[in-house]
Amino acid sequence: MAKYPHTDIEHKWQERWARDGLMRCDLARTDRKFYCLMMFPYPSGELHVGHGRNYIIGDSLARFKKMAGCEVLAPMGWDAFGLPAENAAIQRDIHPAQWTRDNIARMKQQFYHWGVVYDWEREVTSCEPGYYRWTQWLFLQLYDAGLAYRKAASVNWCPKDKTVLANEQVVDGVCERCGTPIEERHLEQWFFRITEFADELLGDLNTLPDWPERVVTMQRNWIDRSTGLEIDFTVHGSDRTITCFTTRPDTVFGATFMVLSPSHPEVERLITGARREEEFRAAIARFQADKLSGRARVDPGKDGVFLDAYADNPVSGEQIPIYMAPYVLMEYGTGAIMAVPAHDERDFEFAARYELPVREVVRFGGEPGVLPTSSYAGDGVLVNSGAYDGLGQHDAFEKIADDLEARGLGRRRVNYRLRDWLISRQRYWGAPIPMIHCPKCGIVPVPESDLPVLLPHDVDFRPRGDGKSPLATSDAFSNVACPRCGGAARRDTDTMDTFVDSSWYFLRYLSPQDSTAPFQRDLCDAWLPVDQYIGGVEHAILHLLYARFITHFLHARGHISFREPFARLFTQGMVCKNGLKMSKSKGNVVAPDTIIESMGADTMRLYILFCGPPERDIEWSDDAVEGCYRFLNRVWRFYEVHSDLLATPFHGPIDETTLTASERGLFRKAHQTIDRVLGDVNDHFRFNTAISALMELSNTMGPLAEDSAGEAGPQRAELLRFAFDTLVRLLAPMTPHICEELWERTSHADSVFSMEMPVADPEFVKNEQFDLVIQVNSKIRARESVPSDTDPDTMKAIALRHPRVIEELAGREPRKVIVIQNRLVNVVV
RNA sequence: GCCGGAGUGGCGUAACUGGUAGACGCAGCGGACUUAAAAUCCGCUGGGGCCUUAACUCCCCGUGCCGGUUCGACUCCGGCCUCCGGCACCA
Repeated sequence: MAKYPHTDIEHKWQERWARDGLMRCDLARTDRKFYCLMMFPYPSGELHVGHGRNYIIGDSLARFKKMAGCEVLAPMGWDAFGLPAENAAIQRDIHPAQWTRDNIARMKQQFYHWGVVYDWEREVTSCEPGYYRWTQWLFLQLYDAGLAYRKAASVNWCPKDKTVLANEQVVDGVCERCGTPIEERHLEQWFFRITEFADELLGDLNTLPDWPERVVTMQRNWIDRSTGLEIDFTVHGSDRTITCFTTRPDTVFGATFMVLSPSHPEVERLITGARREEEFRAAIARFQADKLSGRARVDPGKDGVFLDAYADNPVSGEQIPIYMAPYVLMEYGTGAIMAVPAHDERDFEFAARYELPVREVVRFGGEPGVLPTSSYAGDGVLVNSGAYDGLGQHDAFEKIADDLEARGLGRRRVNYRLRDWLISRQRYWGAPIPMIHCPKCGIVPVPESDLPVLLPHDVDFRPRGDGKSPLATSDAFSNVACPRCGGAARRDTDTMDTFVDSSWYFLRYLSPQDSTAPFQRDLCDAWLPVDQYIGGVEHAILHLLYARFITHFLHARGHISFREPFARLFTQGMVCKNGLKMSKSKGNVVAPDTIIESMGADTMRLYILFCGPPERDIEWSDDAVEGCYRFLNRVWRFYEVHSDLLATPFHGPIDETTLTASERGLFRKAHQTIDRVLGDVNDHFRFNTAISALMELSNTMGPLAEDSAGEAGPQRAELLRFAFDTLVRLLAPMTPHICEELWERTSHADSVFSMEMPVADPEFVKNEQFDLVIQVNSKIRARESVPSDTDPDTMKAIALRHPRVIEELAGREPRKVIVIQNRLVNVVV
């Protein structure tokens, strides 16, 4: 039999949706607003079906919400700055701007052919001056608030390519491209002080119940707050102090040595002029080399050096040796630790290696014994701790902290694993940092009225040898008059990390063309937080944390009145083929165009939604795609075969009493399907089960329509029409083209998306009869069809008089009879 | 190591608040239609008792493993095993 003409149908409706502006949003209608946001893509070229999942889920949800009567805002844009454009451009010898533009055009075309529709009047492209001018504005805001600052930071440097590499480009300590071992270089870099918001960002995770648990957990671990005490130790025989951070001040009497990070400033002071200076410097070089080799974890017991110096413990008064070892990181805490080998595994390893004393100071359960654990168990009692002996761990923590604070030798502190956000990039294809370096005035921000700082087009954008941005080669760009003194000055030639671009784009969609402000407060307050954000779990930490940070910041500055940008988050699973994530580099991509040509975009959409729960990874199967195509063809054929019946005008409510038994079955099935589909999609995001419900409805319709006319009730045609309408409307958000066409062909004038979803009548969501399961001792012994809502007593009576039950009982009295309405009776003997 | 998530037929998966395990789909088998094939339609399809009378309206077993709670457990509790993901010297 012939297949339905999917190509013609899809072209027709894609054109019509574009012409009529199907997803055009009226921002004034805020009473039932629904902001449906999909993470905007990096325009990297061709999209494959793996990418498509995000947009297909989003488009279907947007259409469902539209049919639920919501005013849906579904915008799309392009995260268009970034390294791949630069690399591709270098390879192909075209300008990144051109490459990006071409890709955007191609990808837009793909969305169009998938029937994925957006309000394109709100399109946002982060590499356009009209957008990045406001990214620069954001930078100035942060600078003004003291949250953008400059500091020397180490960067990965490839001595052969003579360029700075991103962390992702360093694999096992060597340059990804040429295999040369990378070096560490110190450059002045711009940072955003995200740590200022660490507490807030952590705490507010509790206000996001509709985020996936795993994403919340990942962010929590990433920020990782710990409370403790900074304790000042004196370098013995000097007036210098070394401050250590500890979460376990209660173990201070167990500190039998101190360890400094090799980059701790005190190390330099201790070794300069020391007897073993050369040896110490050689060790530092060795640690450095190890670090750069990219090993994830250095065995704490592996390496360390005694610095021939001692520190005075301010609590016990004891003198302890000072070591330096690479297992202590400069980036966390103070870069120095008091080592308590009895209660910390790493310190224990180190002590074992260098034969340092291990002294138990917290005893659990009264039994003496070495307990190398870093956990703060909370139920131990102090021993070997002078005046603090006998105190519980928790009390000891507080008492020691109080005493040290009183003596000015300690401070309670909160530390985070989260670091400030390094946003400088020595790259061409990004938003220029709007700062000016003046020999007289120092660092001067570009006045807001001078924005945007335009990215010059005619620059040799290949990476340069000196660790500076390619923009530094352009004198026209970098030479500028100082805004403060008017003297000759130079622009900052670095560009911003692309995560800055994407940290605020969801605000811009509401006023994408506005040249007077980055966003409009009233519109943002009305439309945000985003009602549903959809994207890949790979953004669980960076993008989602940065976007939250920037939103918190804008709130703190009074620009908007909400702190959290995304009320609900959904992270869809990956699409795999042959067990691997679908990707160009693995050569296992399925091109959507081929499928669309042979079976249509609706088939592709249906398969993507049907093949499994959307949050889970799925394995692509060509065979299963055909199954979806078969289903759509069956729906189409139903229309073709019964077009005469379906042409019958629909006169409103169906009177169930005029229906035959099998007709009532279909009637109720239709109501049940409405209930299930809308519930599955709205409450659980479960398109897969929604589709199987629709398949069941279709399977029920088929046989009934085949029945000979003699058995049909007077409302047979209307019933079929009702069932078919229901099927088409519920299916429409997922397979929009075929449903629009069927809707039109069954004499409906307007688009199916101008309709509201049908409403299930609770009365008919129930079946007339149900299979009463009769159990004896919890084993099924019989079934009997009885009317729904039969009262428990009757159910019990039916069960007890059933021959099978009588046989099983063999004259015994039941000990207990359990009755569950509309389900089962269990006779226990 | 820590933190999350997941283990159900040949496969993708489903099962409401603890109540008929396997819906829906794929693959497979049998049949109808056809000169034939494809397509389509109909039926069967977890394992075993059971190709040594028959049994598809019978019985037993079965949701990673072991145990527990319960009239009843894929679902709850305790203890494991495996796989996937994130973080990984965080003091």
